[in-house]
Amino acid sequence: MNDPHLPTHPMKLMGRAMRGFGRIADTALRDLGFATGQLPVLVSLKHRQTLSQAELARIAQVEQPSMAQLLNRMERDGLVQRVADPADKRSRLISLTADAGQRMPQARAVMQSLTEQALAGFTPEEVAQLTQLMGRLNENIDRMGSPPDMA
Amino acid sequence: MNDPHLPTHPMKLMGRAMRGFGRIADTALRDLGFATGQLPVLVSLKHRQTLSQAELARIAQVEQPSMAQLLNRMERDGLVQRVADPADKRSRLISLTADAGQRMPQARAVMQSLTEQALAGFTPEEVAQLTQLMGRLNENIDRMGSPPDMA
DNA sequence: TATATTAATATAGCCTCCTATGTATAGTCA
DNA sequence: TGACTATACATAGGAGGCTATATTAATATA
Repeated sequence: MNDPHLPTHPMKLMGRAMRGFGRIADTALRDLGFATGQLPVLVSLKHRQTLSQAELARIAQVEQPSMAQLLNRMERDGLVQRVADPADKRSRLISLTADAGQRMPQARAVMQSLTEQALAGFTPEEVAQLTQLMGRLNENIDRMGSPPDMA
Repeated sequence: MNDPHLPTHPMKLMGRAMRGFGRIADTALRDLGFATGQLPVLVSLKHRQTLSQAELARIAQVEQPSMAQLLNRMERDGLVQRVADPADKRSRLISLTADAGQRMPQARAVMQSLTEQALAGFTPEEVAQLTQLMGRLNENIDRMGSPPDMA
């Protein structure tokens, strides 16, 4: 609308930030036996005890097949277990293994610390500002993605 | 420091935005025969005519193997061609095919439009604000990633 | 109740990134 | 010049995402 060139557009900066932060976070978490993408699952299960794959996908905001594969890897690595849901034969309930539940808090602390480092020098107002702008960006993107149903 | 919970931390919002925007952009570009990740390459080659793989990796800010594979796919799809560099037998010079060069501007226009839609409702000041905050975030992340060399 | 939907997973096939290695060619320097 | 180091790529292997399709079980409906 106003700036035809967008010299260093936000989207590109975001991509770079995500890759860089992800790389650092994964390196740090690897020593604890975890990975970045697993955190939403770990945290959710820590609170809710047991959840279905579909619910986890919704919480982590990824598609169902992405969550299925993530859980496959986590199960393979002994982080979660799946037990048949007595109430629904299609579904299996996911839960943390005791081991993962115990080591999880450390991962959370690491992520907390890394996030703080990434936001070093930001005033609380700036963090709020960033969060607010990102929220609006996401709203726009969600709108763009959903059908332009003009009923 | 101040907010121990980080209810909806910026990093998570960013990841979601990137995935959402990427999905939409890839869908739009697919009809034109392109993909999101190819744009930095396309744009760079449109300007500079010919570049090495290493240079393209630097520009796109991805690792060398990532660029190698991207170029493999692009070559496979007839978007670029690699010719031996007479001055350096290790290297091959990458250039756009005529076809890709011609269709490229449309892709650029599509991305421009999608970016504007994603930033709909943002005042120029807010866009600048976002860009500035993202820039600082990237600086922090870069610092975190590089060796903590305390000479 | 028999049938048509919807929901929960599973699988296959691709893209994009990364790390770790291997190989060949350039450059440097003793 | 011969030996080292640095550079440019290629390849292997894996994480994570996505779309498109099965498959099976639960629901809703005629």
